[in-house]
Amino acid sequence: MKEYHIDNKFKSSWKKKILSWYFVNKRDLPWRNKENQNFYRIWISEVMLQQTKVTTVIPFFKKFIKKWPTLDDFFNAKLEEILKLWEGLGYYKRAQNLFRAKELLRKKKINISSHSLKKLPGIGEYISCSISAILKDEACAVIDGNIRRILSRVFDLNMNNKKFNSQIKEIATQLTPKNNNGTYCQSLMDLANLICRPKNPKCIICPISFLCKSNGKEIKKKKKQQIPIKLTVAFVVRFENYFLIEKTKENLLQNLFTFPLSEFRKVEEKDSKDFLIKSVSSWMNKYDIKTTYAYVGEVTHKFSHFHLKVLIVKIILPCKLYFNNFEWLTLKKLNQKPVSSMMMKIKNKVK
DNA sequence: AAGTCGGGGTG
DNA sequence: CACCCAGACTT
Repeated sequence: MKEYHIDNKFKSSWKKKILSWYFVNKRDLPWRNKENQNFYRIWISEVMLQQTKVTTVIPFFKKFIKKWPTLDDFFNAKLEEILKLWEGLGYYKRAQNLFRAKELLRKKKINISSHSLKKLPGIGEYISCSISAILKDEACAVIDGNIRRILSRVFDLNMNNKKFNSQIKEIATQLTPKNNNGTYCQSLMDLANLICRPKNPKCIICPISFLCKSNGKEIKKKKKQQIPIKLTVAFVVRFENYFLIEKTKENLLQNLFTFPLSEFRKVEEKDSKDFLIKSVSSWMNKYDIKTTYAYVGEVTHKFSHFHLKVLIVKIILPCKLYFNNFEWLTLKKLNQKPVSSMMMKIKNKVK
């Protein structure tokens, strides 16, 4: 049972206006060079662009393509090299999924279709359709945050409605053109970025404003939940020129290198000093460290679902104790390892 | 359906 | 400060 039926007149007007707008206003992006637009480059760009702004991605994309110009080159990449290039970009699972996916592709080629691509790790509903549309003009409904925003404005949809996702899917499917879907979906991306922006949309110069039900009206958002603030202690343990470093095993920042951290915990502001003292003494007891420590300062870091306040403690050891699961690295060696932005902040604070 | 995964730019 | 970004994956 269709809730929406979009007539042919709307469809043809919609497509015509959007494509002609794109012809004039399209952005010049590094992964859009027609002459070398291929699966590999589109794939890397789409993965990098996940939850990440175009302006952030561009330098990372260029660096990536310079290091591994083709898929064949990328086949030789090590996970740690990919993570090193990825450092600072965030959502590091993406780098690991790229690694897993290219290992699969190295063994077995797959054809480019939304159905096949979805089997690769890190490629889901959106990216599989996007790649297949751009490279093969497959007429699949490409739906991302941009397109979702445009359609919810044009059809005045309520994001809090339980049926929101199915409504979007239905509308997007009907609007997907049989031909030129690749150009069409990229047009929508640019329109969303340049005109139909999240805040202050430029409805005055929008080519499809005459088709839009909610001219510039604010989109109703789900009510935000409080983001918790957690506390941890970072242990900068030094012996001569060596620092005690571990490789993260948690899901968060997995496989990146870090100073040892205490458990993350929600702590009232007034209890933070208490938390520091207890965490430090318990950690030093665990590893049987008898020396004194110095409080260096703190850095704060934002993750998507909580904020972290890192209390930094410096410990200088008179001899190289053995620690399970840790390794001793000079600063020079450490700089060659992949680390998170949080780790960079801590490093800079210690210097 | 909700939670987990980064981090920086913007209003 | 809050909000957002070319989402995927797990539970």
